Amino acid sequence: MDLFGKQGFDSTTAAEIAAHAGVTERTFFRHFADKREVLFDGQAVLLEALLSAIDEVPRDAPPLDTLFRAFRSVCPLLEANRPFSEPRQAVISATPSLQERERAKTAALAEALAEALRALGVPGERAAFAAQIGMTVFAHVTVAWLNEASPGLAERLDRAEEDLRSLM
Amino acid sequence: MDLFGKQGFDSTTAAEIAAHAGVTERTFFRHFADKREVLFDGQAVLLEALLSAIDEVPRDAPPLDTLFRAFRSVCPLLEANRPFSEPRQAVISATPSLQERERAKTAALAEALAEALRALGVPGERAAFAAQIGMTVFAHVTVAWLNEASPGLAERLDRAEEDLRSLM
DNA sequence: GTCTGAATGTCAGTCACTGACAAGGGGTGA
DNA sequence: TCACCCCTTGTCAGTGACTGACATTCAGAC
Repeated sequence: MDLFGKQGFDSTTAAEIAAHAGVTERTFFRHFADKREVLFDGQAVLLEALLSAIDEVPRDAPPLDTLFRAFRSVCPLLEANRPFSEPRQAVISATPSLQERERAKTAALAEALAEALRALGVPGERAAFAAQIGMTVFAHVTVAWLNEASPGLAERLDRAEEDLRSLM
Repeated sequence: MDLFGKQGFDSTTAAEIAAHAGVTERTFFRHFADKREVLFDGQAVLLEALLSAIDEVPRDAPPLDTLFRAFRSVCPLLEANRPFSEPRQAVISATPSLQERERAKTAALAEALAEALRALGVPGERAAFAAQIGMTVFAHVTVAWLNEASPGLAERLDRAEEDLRSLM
């Protein structure tokens, strides 16, 4: 983040990052599949939190409700992480290739949520659809919240859920 | 497509593509911003079609309705393009970096749709949200249709619209 | 104390991509 | 008809991301 903040992501070489961390470039690439990946590590934690939150939801809830409850339950986690995620998001917003990667991560998360819904008995195709819609809302809300801290995530989620209904 | 089909996208070098087309590698990169971009050219046509379709919709329709009407109106175009888009999608599905790019293109399209909605008087934030939801549905439908030609795109769109309502 | 496996370093190589400059080729105006 | 110009392409050299192969180190098991 030091380097990215100073000179931007693209003009920071992998060798510089490695040197800054006191290792070889080769070692850097053994820890991260590629240069961009260095900014997408927390994802695993978020995924775990969401999956275990889904297990807490009553099994007969409609799929989108299930997802929204899970989203709401990870809000505190995200709020606590804001000091890290805000500068990180600034770098991502300034770098198209990182936005590309972020979308890929979001899509992977949606895929995992779909799988979790299937495990709850939601038919496959429907699960994928619900997960994609839910993830779209969640991503939209999160980005808006990173740009503007208040209102908080939970309230924004509530509003988005209403918006979704009112769109049609 | 010849080369990608034979040896896959990743193990096809830009030099090979260029040679196959009878030009220099340098010339190739003057026509395409990067190697992946060679598979994402038609996008502009689709965008134009969608934008002009949006203009045909009565201005007081709810935003998502507007988008769905536009989507429906480009179905014939996409159906006609299937012979090209099907093998193309096969290559994309086999190559993670291309899926990343495809999602970026989808996001760009959503951004353009949001702008079109704003031009119709939909407030900014709401326009972005509607465009993202609409685009998610459209992308989901299109991918499913590319995997399985029947039912056709239009019918799948109708079903997806119902599914969306029933999810909540 | 030795042995072993995992993490790291070293080195050479491939390939995507870029900037700078030169060379052709067709259309335009004198 | 010819000089001129602009646009496209070719050539070349260079940077930087990433990879495979091999050597090395080092902490812990025995």
